[in-house]
Amino acid sequence: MVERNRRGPSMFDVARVAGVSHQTVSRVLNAHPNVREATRVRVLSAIDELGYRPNRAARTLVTGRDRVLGVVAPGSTLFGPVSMLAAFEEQAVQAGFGVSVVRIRALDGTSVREAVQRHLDGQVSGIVVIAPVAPVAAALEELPRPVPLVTVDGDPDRPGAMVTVDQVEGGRLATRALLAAGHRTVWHVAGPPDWFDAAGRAAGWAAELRAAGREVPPVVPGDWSPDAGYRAGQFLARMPEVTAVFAANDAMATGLLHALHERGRAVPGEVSVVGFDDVPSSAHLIPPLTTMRPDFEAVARRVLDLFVAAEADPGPDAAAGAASPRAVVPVLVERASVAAPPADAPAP
Amino acid sequence: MVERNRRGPSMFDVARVAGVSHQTVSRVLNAHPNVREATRVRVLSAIDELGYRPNRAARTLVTGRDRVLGVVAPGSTLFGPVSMLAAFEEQAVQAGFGVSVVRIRALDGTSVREAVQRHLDGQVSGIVVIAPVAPVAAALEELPRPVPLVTVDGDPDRPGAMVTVDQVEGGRLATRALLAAGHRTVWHVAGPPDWFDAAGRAAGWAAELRAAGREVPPVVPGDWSPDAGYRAGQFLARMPEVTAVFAANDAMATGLLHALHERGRAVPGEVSVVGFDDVPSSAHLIPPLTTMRPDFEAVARRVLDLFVAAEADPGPDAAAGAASPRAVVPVLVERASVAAPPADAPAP
DNA sequence: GCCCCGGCTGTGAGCGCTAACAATGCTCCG
DNA sequence: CGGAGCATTGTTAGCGCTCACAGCCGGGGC
Repeated sequence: MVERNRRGPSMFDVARVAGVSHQTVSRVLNAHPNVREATRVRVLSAIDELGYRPNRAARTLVTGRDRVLGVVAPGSTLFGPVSMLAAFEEQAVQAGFGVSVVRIRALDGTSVREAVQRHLDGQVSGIVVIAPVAPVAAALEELPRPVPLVTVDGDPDRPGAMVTVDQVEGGRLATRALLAAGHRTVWHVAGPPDWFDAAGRAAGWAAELRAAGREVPPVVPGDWSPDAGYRAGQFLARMPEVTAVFAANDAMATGLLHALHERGRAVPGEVSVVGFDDVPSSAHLIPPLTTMRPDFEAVARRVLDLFVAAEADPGPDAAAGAASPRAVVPVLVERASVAAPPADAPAP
Repeated sequence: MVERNRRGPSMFDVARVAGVSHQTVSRVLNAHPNVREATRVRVLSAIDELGYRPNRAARTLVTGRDRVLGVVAPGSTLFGPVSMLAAFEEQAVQAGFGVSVVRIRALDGTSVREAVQRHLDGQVSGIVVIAPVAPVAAALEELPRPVPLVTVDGDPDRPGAMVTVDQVEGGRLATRALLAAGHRTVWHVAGPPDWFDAAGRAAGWAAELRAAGREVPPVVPGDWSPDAGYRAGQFLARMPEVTAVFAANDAMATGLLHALHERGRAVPGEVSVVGFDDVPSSAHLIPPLTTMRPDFEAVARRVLDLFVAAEADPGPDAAAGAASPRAVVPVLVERASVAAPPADAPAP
């Protein structure tokens, strides 16, 4: 049943019942030190008796700040951003913050600015922006910033508070695993070039190849989608010299596996494949996919650490986060999609 | 740079600049009818000039209601709940609502009640609970409910405002597709029995079988995970009479495909498979998976319609939603995992 | 010509809370 | 034994907004 027009008890009601002033109630609620234990108990039991709940709007009005973190996230259901968001929402609530979410469909500056402004209007204590592409990251630079703002999955080259998965190192590790299996070189099916994640993984791949003195094949373009991986697979399957492929995410790896299978290229017998993300189904692809597992929870925790620190030290450099590293290195999950190249592998 | 202690301009500042009273500013902001056009323009330009933004906390304090919808969602990253949440977040923002999210790790009554209370403290205008299991749905019954509350993916047998995917019909359609291909009967790898979604899909499967006068094989238990599907597949692969399987979700279907492949059972040559969810990778599994696609966006839209209606009509029955149907029927996506049973299929 | 009425605008109060300061009662020290 | 000094509590003043109620003005009915 919906009850209207009935407001719950206020601080004054509690004060009356406890026989103290409203201010003392406020002190008890905010864990102010100078309250006698006996008084505290009396207030607490009055609160309990009345079922009193503090009015957050009133508190926000006077303090000018709500204990809420605003999140701006892309509207897509891509595994990375979604997992990031989920991990953050859970961690934030555990840390006692509310979480307000604005999903933006278009990843452009205008949408981001609007979303941030929206959060600011709500007097949030801090803002998190999942900023996987340049226009989003750039829009944040010019914004007025009355509260700490932390970027996730943003531009690793930009200054400012940011936490992300170490894409470059992830790319290197993936490539290294393939090289270690004995392959001469490794091909790469990349994500969309305007995504920092994609660029980082590709950079790591190329760097590792160069460090090992290997030839760096041309990048096969993709867009994160299984379809793109499938198309890439159709292309790569025709080239007998291709024995190892690093796909920038598991979705594309899935499509890749599909195409390779269709064209009769055995995995891992003829071609080895490594993905990125460790999506739940990757252990049961055919064959089970070796992949990189990012620790979204660790990233989320680190983001929250920045806000907690910013709360404690309200200096202008709050949430700059020079202390803890900005990037969390993903780990390799070895499964059945990697093996030594076939003995008769043709030279390129 | 973080600026502190500086509050933005208030309604009074705007009023002064526009040469009117603060109340007139308020009227302009709230689209009150009785404001002369010239005045309106003057106020608007003052707002613009000062970069004024209304203080939401102040408004919430006096009205007792914030234009925010609170969502309680399971902490998992299962495709269904996550997609539901994503769709809802996007729709809500488009409808002008803020969205506050609390993810609960444990799907029990206590967690739900806490989460709902949290939202209530924030003066939300409405609450959405993704309540996929009985304890969650039950906890909602006993709750004080000063605002409209809509359940998503909840108990179809419970009264009250609810919107969900039509799981029963989905189960029937999936089963029917397999029967139509010529199979004698269809096996079912179910989700966890305490999930309404799982129960509904299983019920639809059994109902369709019975309606067609077919034998109803025992349910193969599962828990939504690819691993469970894999185990089910290992079991089913040993039984030559199994020619058609309906997996309660695509993740389990993925594991099922894996096990069937390992055991040398050809799909769809020997065994046909239908999944549920249409996850992005399902088009590129081996073979591409025939599956049921739920329309999360439609569900989200319907939920929002209920809140919009409740806003307009603040009667006690608001958001009861007797008008529009509670369930959105999923559609069959036909791919390569279904074919006629082998000619020599043994009788059970 | 007077009054009533409706369109438009202003005034005052108060939503529930915290911050700043004032007031009280003690303890402790010289 | 007086007062500094501290712990504890109360008082007052807003935070920025909406709601209820007044006021003012011009036009139309009689």
